[in-house]
Amino acid sequence: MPGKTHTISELAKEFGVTTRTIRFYEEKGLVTPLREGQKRLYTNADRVRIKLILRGKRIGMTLQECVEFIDMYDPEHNNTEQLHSLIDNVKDRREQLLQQKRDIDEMLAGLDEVQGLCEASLAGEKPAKPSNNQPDND
Amino acid sequence: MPGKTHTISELAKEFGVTTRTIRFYEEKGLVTPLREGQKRLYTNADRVRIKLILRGKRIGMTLQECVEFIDMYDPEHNNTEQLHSLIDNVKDRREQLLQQKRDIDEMLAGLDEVQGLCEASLAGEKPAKPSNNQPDND
DNA sequence: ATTAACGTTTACGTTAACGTAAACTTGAGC
DNA sequence: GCTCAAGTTTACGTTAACGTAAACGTTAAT
Repeated sequence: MPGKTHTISELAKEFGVTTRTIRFYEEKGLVTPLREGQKRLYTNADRVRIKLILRGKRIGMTLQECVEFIDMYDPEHNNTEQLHSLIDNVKDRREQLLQQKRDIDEMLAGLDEVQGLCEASLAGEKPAKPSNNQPDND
Repeated sequence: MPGKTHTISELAKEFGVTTRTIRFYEEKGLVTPLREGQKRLYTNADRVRIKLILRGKRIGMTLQECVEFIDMYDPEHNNTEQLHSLIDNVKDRREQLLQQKRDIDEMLAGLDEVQGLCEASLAGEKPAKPSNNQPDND
């Protein structure tokens, strides 16, 4: 029933992490693989969870935050109160993600400028004024 | 010449961090405020650096990465080799930032879906199939 | 039967990024 | 002169997220 399963080293290789990392996630309750004797067997659901965890980590979420995010997807929310609470969480998260996008866009713009200056310099320019790169107010 | 300066607690308040944090950044060489006797005096340049540090942190950069990023802006790059190296760094950073944007967009889409399900549920729906929220393959 | 490649548990070590506390100084106001 | 708020240094404590090492089981191939 669990469909195709994977060994720990298969997943480690696939995701570019160590087996220690995957076991650590299990310690923390982020994944709960099946067992075949001693050996852990990972289902596709486990794979997906690990993938979501790593995605969260890439944007700076803690493991705890990753869990909270992932848990939004499954229905532990039976009553109206929980649903509203969940909606609030969704709203907060969205704000945070949008802020992060703004941050990233600013940084990308900065990189564009740096690259432009580099290329100009390589093309043999006068070092012109450092051009007030970053915002010096607010 | 340093224009208007700021005390440590002013900056701490402005950025919503503790003074400990700001002194810690100084320990690590991320800022180097002036001194008036014992007291630290922060110039606007210091403010900007702190701002950039906190921006970096919001998207999960380590302090070290923040420094490296900020350092791209000032010309320690005199020769051609350094310029090319810098351009490479810029390229790598850009790739990483773009990946982060993709991650964020995926998460935002997830949030949209969760919110939709919540609202539908509040509007009194049949719990319909959980609708295969997350990608279950690759 | 013995490597070799994988798996397991247990446990101590490490780094980053501060928190927290103690003990001291310094300038402004009463 | 005294208090009080804000500053300082020094130092130990803490949490997250693993790394690293030891000691051991299991299967497959030589």
